Amino acid sequence: MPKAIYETIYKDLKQKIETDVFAYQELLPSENTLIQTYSCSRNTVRRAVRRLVTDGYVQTIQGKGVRNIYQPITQTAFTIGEIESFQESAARNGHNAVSKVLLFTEFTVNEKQASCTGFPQGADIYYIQRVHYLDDMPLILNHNYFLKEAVPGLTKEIAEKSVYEYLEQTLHMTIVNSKRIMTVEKMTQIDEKYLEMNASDYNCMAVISSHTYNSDGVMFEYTQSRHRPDYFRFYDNAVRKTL
Amino acid sequence: MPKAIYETIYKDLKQKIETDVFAYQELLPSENTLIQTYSCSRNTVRRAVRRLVTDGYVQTIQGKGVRNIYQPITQTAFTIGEIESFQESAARNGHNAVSKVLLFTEFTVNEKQASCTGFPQGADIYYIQRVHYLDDMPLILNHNYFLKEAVPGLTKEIAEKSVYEYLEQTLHMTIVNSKRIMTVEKMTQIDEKYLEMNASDYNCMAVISSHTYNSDGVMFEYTQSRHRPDYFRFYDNAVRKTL
DNA sequence: GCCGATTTGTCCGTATGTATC
DNA sequence: CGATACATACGGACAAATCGG
Repeated sequence: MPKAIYETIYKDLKQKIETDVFAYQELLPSENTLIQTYSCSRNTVRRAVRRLVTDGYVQTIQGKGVRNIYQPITQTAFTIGEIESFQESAARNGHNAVSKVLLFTEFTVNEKQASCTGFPQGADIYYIQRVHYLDDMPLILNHNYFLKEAVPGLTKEIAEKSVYEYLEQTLHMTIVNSKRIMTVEKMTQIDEKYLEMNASDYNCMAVISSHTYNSDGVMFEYTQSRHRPDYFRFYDNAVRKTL
Repeated sequence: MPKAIYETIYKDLKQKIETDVFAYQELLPSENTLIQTYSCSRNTVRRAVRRLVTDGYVQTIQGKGVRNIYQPITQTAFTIGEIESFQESAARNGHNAVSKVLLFTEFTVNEKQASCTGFPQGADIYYIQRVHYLDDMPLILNHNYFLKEAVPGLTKEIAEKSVYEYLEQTLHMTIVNSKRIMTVEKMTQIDEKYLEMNASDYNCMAVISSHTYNSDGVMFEYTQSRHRPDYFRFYDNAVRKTL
């Protein structure tokens, strides 16, 4: 699959920023210069720069230039922030990820579950409980609900590895969109047990609830991820919208 | 200040989606149609649609069209998610916001504070502690650190109202960028006291630490916002990056 | 399975506006 | 004021995906 031009430019600039080819607070080469170095149109370099802005790597200043505001993250911790699976995220950070399936079952959505998960009443669902370990430490307790119709043939064996790999590689599904809500909730006995926590210490969890859509516009997944509070970090970059 | 064309198109489409002019899961008019209705170029409508995608309002599907995937948020709670002040956010949700200043002081950054806040050592700083009330309920305890050099003339009176209004209206500063990290931390006695909580109930807080940059590329603010866990909600929409 | 029409994705070139220096 | 830089907008070309006949 040949990559798009703007994407190679984006990656090249990103890599140069990360490796200090451009210093912090320094201005990047101007658009006109970039047009020449990459032999492409202005729109294409602007598109690459736009992604660096949303990544929080640079800021553009009309009349001046594009300033590098990237600073590497010092504390190494488990990071979430984009659409990527636990396995992907762990591999990216050079850690060893293991998932253990606690429960693998199916059911039909009733009225109460419909309002809670967002699935239509009567839909057939796979329900999976999993614990995700990072370097032998239990970090996340996941409650996954997959729409059976959209994710046929899901098994416990697949859940042990990576559901998303199955979705993308085998079912050729494209994940597009994920609406997430983050809250803080009381720790339950289940949390305590499987994450090996003690509620007399922290008695809360960081909870991320997400509704995920595929390219058919189907909301095929609802997941509640319950994170150990002491290892939880969520990075975000907010930009004044001028995209 | 005359608005940009793509922005008026964006707002018009957004409003039409919110008011059910386009039904959930329905396809919006094609780009060619939108070009005619708004009498503009293709790039301009594409730019408007791009923002709707990042907002999680629609998803684009090559060869098919643009699908409405907007569903209104049912639970009414305090929402954070973009760069906006507490006052703005409250007003947007139709609530009454009040801020109370607990502490207003100045100091010079020492080595330890430098690594914690990200300000350079020796910088002069305003340090403000505030409690934000929403409809008479204390929700957020804020620790604000403002770079004195970039925010001259800040007073306790301004902090009682809205610092951001002062920055934008009086100092004509433009806020561009805010890098945020969300964590869950133990509740302190200060939290307990000023947010009228009881640590025997929830003993944790949702904490958002943010580094905010202005259009001069200066990191002029470091803030730690400590949120009551029972009223905390953070909305986010993650998109497979093809912007 | 193929073909053509439709629709979004990528890319180019150009012109004009606006902010900075 | 002029030169430089990014912001907005236009128009056109071709690629890639979808869908109906």
